[in-house]
Amino acid sequence: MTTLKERSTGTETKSATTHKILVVDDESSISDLIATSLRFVGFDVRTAATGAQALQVAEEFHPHAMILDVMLPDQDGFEVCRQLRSEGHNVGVLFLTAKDGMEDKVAGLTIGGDDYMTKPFSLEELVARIRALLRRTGAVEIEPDDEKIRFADLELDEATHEVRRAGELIELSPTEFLLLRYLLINADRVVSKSQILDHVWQYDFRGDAGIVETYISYLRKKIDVFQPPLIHTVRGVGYRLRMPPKK
Amino acid sequence: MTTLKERSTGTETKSATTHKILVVDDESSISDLIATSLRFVGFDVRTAATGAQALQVAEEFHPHAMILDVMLPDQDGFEVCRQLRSEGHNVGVLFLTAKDGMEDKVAGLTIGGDDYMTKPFSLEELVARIRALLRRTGAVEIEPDDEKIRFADLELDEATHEVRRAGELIELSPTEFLLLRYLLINADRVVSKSQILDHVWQYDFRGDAGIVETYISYLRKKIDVFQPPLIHTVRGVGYRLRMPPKK
DNA sequence: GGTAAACCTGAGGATTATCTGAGAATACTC
DNA sequence: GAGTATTCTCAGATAATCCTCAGGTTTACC
Repeated sequence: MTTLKERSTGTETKSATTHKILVVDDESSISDLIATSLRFVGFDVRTAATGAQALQVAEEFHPHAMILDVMLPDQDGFEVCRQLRSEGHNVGVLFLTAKDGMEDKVAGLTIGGDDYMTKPFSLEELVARIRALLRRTGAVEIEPDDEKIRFADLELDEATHEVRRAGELIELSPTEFLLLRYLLINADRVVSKSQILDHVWQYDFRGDAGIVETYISYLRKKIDVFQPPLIHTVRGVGYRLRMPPKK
Repeated sequence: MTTLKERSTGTETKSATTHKILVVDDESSISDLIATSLRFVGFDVRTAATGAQALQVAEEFHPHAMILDVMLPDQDGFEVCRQLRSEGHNVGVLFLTAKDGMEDKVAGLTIGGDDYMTKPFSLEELVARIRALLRRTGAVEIEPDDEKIRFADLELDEATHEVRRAGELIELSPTEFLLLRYLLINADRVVSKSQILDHVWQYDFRGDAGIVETYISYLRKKIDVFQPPLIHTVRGVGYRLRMPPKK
């Protein structure tokens, strides 16, 4: 069981062993966004804008994992990956791809422990996948056992994507799952609607923060039909997962 | 509004290492207000009025945090932030945005530990957020995760937004919370009604100082139902949080 | 004591935040 | 390609909160 604090994406605490991640994307807005996010959750991050640059940086940085856009100005991401592997770099790769027909092609190419995501994605998901990648590729040996996050009688399993309350299985939609995960990671702290929006929703979502209210409402109907309620509103601030106030 | 001189620092004492804050806003009335306030609470402050100027100042000042208006005459705040980051400045940013349609454009800002506030804001909140920002971005190493302010048997937790007296949970509205925090930060010191108004209420509040009396009354009903009372009136001067005199 | 100023507090209307249901739009599945 | 699940918008209902006001109480000071 990992401690909640260690995984906290919302706040502080760097892991004891810092893992090195190389982010490769030619759009600097994307790579900055990713880099900032990953640094914040405690990774050591470098960025590169081209395939050639990526190879060069990897040579001296020796990353544990890479985030690699498949569309690079000079060569495609797979080629970069192939070259790295042939040079003996045994690094897990998370491919990024635009949302078009390419998806299946990418799926076929992610062999081994690699993974891929389509743009745009949510940061919550990105971090979760990077962690899973590190775990799979054995770059991290610590706490490999239990991939469950618990709070009170709530239990969320990262590996199986199962959620239980009081042992009972609860069906959640993808967004509901991510939202609950974010709340769990920040258990007991107040998270604002904009924080939630930034972490759980795709980075290009341009809608109103009101959608968070809607999803909180969905979640409540599914997990707070049990007693006691765990999702609490902190008016004017945000939401918070908490145990019934101790008397 | 009272002049800044009348306003006591209120907030400071500690801070062995002074943190450097760069304030960027083209309205000098705003940046002056902020700068003066932050200096009072012990920060080392510089200001800039444009994005270009901000980059220039940051280059030699190396701030720990920035307050950045999103609407600048030359370029927008996001761009300034992006440029700083890509130049390796790992600085937390608190964005300021007008309370209009801009809010949605601000989405994506709380990711790297950054934060944003809509104008008008209260100075109390501004300072609280800057502190939280410094804490999150690791610019301050002390006080690990104890985000609690205590006085006597009163305890205010910034992370969970919980307030307890003698261990018992007390529900406060947002304004009550801000007011109590201001009193706590200035524990044992007398704060005037205009100081309170200037720090706790939004800077454009044009109402009467009588509202402070009303809120003090609310607070008393919630926290001074316990004995002994902690909120004391200093007639003709203001209010003061204090322990009952010995004997 | 008397007076005026400062302060306290209750009442109530205005404002704002949040919740939730309904439905349109979109994405998935077989 | 029809059917289902999911996402997202919107708007009314509800309730918390904010703020004003005014009458009552305390305090300072002559």
